[in-house]
Amino acid sequence: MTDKPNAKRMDRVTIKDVARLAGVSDISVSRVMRNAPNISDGLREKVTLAADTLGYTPNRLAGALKARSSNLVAVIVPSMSNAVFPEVLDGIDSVLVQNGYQAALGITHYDKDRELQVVRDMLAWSPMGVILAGTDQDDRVRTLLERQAIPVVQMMDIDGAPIQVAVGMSHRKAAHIVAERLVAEGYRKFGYIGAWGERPDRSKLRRLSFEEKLTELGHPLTARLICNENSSVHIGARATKDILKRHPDLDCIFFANDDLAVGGYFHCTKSGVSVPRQLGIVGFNGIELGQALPDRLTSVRTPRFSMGKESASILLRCAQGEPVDQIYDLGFELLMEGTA
Amino acid sequence: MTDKPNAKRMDRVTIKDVARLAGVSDISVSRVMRNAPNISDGLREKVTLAADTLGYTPNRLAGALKARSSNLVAVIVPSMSNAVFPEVLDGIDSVLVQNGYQAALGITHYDKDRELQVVRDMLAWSPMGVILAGTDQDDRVRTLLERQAIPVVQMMDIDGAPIQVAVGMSHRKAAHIVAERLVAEGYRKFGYIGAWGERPDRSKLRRLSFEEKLTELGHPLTARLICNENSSVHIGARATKDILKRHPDLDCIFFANDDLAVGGYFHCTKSGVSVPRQLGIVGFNGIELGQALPDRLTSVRTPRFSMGKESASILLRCAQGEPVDQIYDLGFELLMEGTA
DNA sequence: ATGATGGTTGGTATCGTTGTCAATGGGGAC
DNA sequence: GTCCCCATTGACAACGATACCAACCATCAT
Repeated sequence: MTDKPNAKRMDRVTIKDVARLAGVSDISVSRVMRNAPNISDGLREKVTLAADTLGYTPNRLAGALKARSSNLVAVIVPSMSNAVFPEVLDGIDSVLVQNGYQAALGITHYDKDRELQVVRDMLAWSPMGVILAGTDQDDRVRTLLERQAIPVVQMMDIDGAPIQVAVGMSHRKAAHIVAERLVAEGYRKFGYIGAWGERPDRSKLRRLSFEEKLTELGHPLTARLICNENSSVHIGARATKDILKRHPDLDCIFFANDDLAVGGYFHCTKSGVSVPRQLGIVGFNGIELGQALPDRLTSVRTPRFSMGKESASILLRCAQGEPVDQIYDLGFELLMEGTA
Repeated sequence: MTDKPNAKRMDRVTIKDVARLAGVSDISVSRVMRNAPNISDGLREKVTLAADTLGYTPNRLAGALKARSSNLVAVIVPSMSNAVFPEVLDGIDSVLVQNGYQAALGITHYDKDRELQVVRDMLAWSPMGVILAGTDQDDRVRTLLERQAIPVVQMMDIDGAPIQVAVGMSHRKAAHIVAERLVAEGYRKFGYIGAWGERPDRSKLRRLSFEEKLTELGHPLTARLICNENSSVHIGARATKDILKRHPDLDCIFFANDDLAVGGYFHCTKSGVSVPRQLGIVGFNGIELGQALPDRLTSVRTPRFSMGKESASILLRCAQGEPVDQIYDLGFELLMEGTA
């Protein structure tokens, strides 16, 4: 006799207690709780009654251990400070909850080592699948995930090579279209403002693609300013001031995101720079704030909620063995509004 | 013989494999992996070597099942759309990760039934503890949590009666102080704008406390407008327009949060209402956006990151059996800036 | 009547780890 | 030298559920 002997721990109601009360076998209780097929109404009734009176809650740990798979879905994002991730998460959760799954959140803080650690920690729970942000994972993470026999969805961008499936939009294409349109609108002297040392990588990809297209169109980027601080309205304002001091002749600035762009806009209103006459301002993401500005912000609307929703849907489809494509392009929308 | 017979599933490296390779017993591997006390250096070395070469990852499901407790902490919030929760979450995660714990996220969408369901789902994983937002939980949730033998921390506000521990600030006190200060500044005709049907409940508490104090000071609230839509800059602008149409004589508006207040500010700049000369604008939360406005937004800075951080710290302290208080007041800061 | 069929239920072993107790061995006190 | 103690390691039996197989029973065709 090991553990606590016959001390009859009252603390947890198990499947056995339910089975005893209902006068059926353990396994039958298990089947009813899982909505397994081929169960008579009588049995189902007896079991649910007993379960309810005892207040039984299945122990997921035991179930998942034996079944070697849980209803957990690992969701790994780089940050919670960046507002796009909560939105994406909301989309993911909406689908998962509806299908009886649960999101387990991991935050990497843009750190590759941490990402590996987080993925490891998650896999220790035998999740049903993994959703992670970006296609720029470390090789260690890629191989680790490739070894698992579970679906893996990479969301946000589709420009890299996916491990299994990528769901998102092409940041490269978005940047190209922004460049083309701005040149078509007559802008010639372009500036670019980024922050947070260009994390995540796709913001860097956007900048590079923007520069590439501008060069191709014969109007190469005039000035570039990448701040080290995290993106914020304040930093956007400061950076705009700085870049204009060094390059007063700029006629358009493309910002890494809307927060920075709104900061740029505020700087202009405050210092008397007329937008968009003297300076065009273009953001990225199309968040609510930008569209609520006195002049609506010109930006690119990214499908954040949809990316989450679709990522989760596709993950579920994978889990059910349905065939899926390798890349899902959810597109984006260029919002030519009042600031450019 | 049941399950797959001798098919030698190669898919998972277990503690047994490590033990065999290291030439020690299973339990010793377990101890090393858990950093248990009284382990010789030789053993530790042998085991870690073997574990590394095999790429062993402990199976948390099995461990938690046997130990009847996991390194999971259930974190239950009403929403991800409201920017305060990602911030709080960040604070929580920062502490948990550092101590080897993992946050399991549940979103209730301000729905009491869903909250109960989420709590149930979480408890099925034998979490080490539970952190939830607000003190306004359903009785079903309260009794369910009281039955568990795990620490429970309620964060965000401390005005209600906590289940075990509440960490946050007094929204009642904040509202009182705002009212007192605004009256002291000379404002007399007050308006209040809320949204999202006053979810969560503490926003309602703030309004009621605000009204209470105003009445006490002899300048009862003149106008109140609670929108049904979720808070946003846009809604704030619209609501401000509406309330001013019905009550052009208002000289100060207190908003349920900064997003709404910024909307109000935009409406004023657009329609030529001078802030704060003609109209005082006061937000709540003290988010970055407000402080980056051309006129800094008058608001109340709430310790969002700290609330998360402290909640997690205190939960850990509870888990280690250390005594804790019932209420932790992290305070707030009244930011009298440019808009009132 | 007999066997086949298929829906329904039960028995047993096991998932991978850890709690409990027991065994071992070396060092210090007497 | 003997005894005791503590540090270290191991054996065994669980944790609570599910996979697999087997058994049962009624229905139906032969």
